[in-house]
Amino acid sequence: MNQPKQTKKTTIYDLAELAGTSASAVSAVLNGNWKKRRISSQLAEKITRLAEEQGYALNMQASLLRREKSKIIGMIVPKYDNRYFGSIVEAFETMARERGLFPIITCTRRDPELEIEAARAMLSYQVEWLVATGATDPDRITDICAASGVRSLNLDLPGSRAPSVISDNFAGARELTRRILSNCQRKVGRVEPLLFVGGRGTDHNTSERVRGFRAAHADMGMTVNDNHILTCGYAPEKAEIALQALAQAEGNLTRGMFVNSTISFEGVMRWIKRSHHYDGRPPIMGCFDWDPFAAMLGDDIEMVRQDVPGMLNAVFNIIDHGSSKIERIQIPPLFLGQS
Amino acid sequence: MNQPKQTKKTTIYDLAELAGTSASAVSAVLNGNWKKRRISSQLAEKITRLAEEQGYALNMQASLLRREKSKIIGMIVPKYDNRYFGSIVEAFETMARERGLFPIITCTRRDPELEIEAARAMLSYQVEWLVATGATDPDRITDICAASGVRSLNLDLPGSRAPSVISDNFAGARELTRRILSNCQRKVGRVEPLLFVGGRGTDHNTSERVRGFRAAHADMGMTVNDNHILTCGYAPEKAEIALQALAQAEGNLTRGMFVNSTISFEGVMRWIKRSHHYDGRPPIMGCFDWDPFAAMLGDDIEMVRQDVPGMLNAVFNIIDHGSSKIERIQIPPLFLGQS
DNA sequence: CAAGCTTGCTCAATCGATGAAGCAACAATT
DNA sequence: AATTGTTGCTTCATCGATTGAGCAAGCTTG
Repeated sequence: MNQPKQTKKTTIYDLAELAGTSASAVSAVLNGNWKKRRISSQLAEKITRLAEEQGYALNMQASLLRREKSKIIGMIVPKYDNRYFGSIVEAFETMARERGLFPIITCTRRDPELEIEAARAMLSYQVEWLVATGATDPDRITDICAASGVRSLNLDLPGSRAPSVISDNFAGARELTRRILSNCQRKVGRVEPLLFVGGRGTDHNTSERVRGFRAAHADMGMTVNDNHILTCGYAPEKAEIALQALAQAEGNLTRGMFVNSTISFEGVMRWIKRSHHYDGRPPIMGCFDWDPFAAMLGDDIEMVRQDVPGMLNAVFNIIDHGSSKIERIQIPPLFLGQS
Repeated sequence: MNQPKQTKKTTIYDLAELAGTSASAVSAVLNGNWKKRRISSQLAEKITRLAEEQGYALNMQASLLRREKSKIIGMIVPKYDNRYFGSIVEAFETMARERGLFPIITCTRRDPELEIEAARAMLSYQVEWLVATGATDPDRITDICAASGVRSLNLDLPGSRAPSVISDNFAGARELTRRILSNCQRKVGRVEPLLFVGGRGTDHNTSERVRGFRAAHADMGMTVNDNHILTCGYAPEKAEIALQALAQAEGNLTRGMFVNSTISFEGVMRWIKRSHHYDGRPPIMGCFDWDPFAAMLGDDIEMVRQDVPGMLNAVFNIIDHGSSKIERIQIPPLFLGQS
């Protein structure tokens, strides 16, 4: 092989010169529409061979500049520290590639400033669509995209100015709560209201889950005390602090708990271990979100699994059909256990 | 505000016309070197205001085509289903952005074909560096990059033709093994050789860890039977099957286990629960890699935490100084427990 | 044999941003 | 008055790929 270890990259002009032909012909051959452009297959073969020999790689910047569509699709995602967002990203990449789209993904660490900055960066890269996952201010992102004529879409957390695909948080939380209460009945012999831990009271998902949580209690003729709704944020430490404070204030905590995310669950479990509050009579738990190890932490910790493939099918359905109808699609979450 | 809801994007030519000036002046103002180009601050202000009003966004493709450096840095990563790779990606993004680089990351799902395809795609996007994380064939990627004059770097799994930053797998595994054996002594009252579960026997990390595993046994005057090294792959199911097979063959499994990754650990724990093999006398476990929930699964499951910040510091140290020296940098992993 | 068609290419404009070179207007210096 | 310097711009070529338009050579048809 004759691979030049050059610094300068090979362009179609270099190949044209080597092949004794024009850049135009090279371009046509390499981007596959040489039949349309009536290039002979001999020349096509020669050019293809040369391109391979020279290790030619298309300059996407130049190509995209000329073309009308970029085929780039962007996603912003808050964190990579849990299975839920991890599987969203994996599925997104796979499904984008299946459609010949190039996915670019950025993690914004729940930082509103970074979300905006990342969205702007993606617009500069000429994304055709931007999927804002779990964004703190989805409408702001929609506006920024709209100003550049780029369509956007909310995932996980809904916005009001672009289509949104989210879990059915109300129904999911209601069923999860029902299951935890039923486990309480089965294991402790009686039911009493549960504690709700984690999430931001201001975000849509959390408030819907609180609503479902209350509804499930109401279904069984119970009401939940407001100070048993600990929407203290997602971070593990915040859950720990909130539990500690409540335990101090009330002496005894409830037997059952609804935890609003695996990341909060981490803090809850840490506090339980550290405080020895539940030693000898483990709490009856449920978590909105799934993690394989968390699921193994107790005999039957109920875990709702959000339907990531279902959600991404809905996302790409919108993208495939170009619909920008501002609707909110709610995907029922999955309960893998028996009960 | 006068935001045009146009489809066509605003360019510097549009702004130039609106401002009654030239595209060149607009460009100079918007990319910040208008002082160097002696543009008056009045004009600069006017252009800045117009750009904001019109929702102007730079066309990166055009800009990059013209400039010599792309400031894009690529990373390929196998999976998003564990904390280790998740934190690598988060740290990589953060550190890249701190340096004014634009990170693009692609998940290749441990698929060798996809790794190559992804590398090629990144070259087309003119990345300046490509970090191949946990690649199955790092040298192939190095070669592809070299053919385009792009520097590359291996992370997590080493290659022979580019600088590599990896954990000190040998020392880490030796210390982890020592700790598991010491836990055995403390809890069971005697030590016996451990079982090694997970990973691919062919990959560098696994073979180094096996070496460390054997060394720790040798340190205590023990040898490990070859059929107690179950390098059955990383997937949870594979670990389950391997354990099942060994249990069937030998009747009784060892008291202690060294598990080679959290993802294999998942399979191990699943099998332990399902088979009831260890009911009543839980195994003494250690895992090369850390997961917060997995760590809570037993009284003292030893978990080695790979030093992700340390590794990425090493990566960016190479990038910052442009060194392409082919060296293998080994970062000691962290032991957070007391022992 | 002229007119028209097909084949197999080349030419040149274009996408949007960049920056070297140049130029007009005015000020300062000799 | 002539020279030199400074300020504040504009002009234009360029990056690499794409594509409509065009053109020469050969072939077909009436």
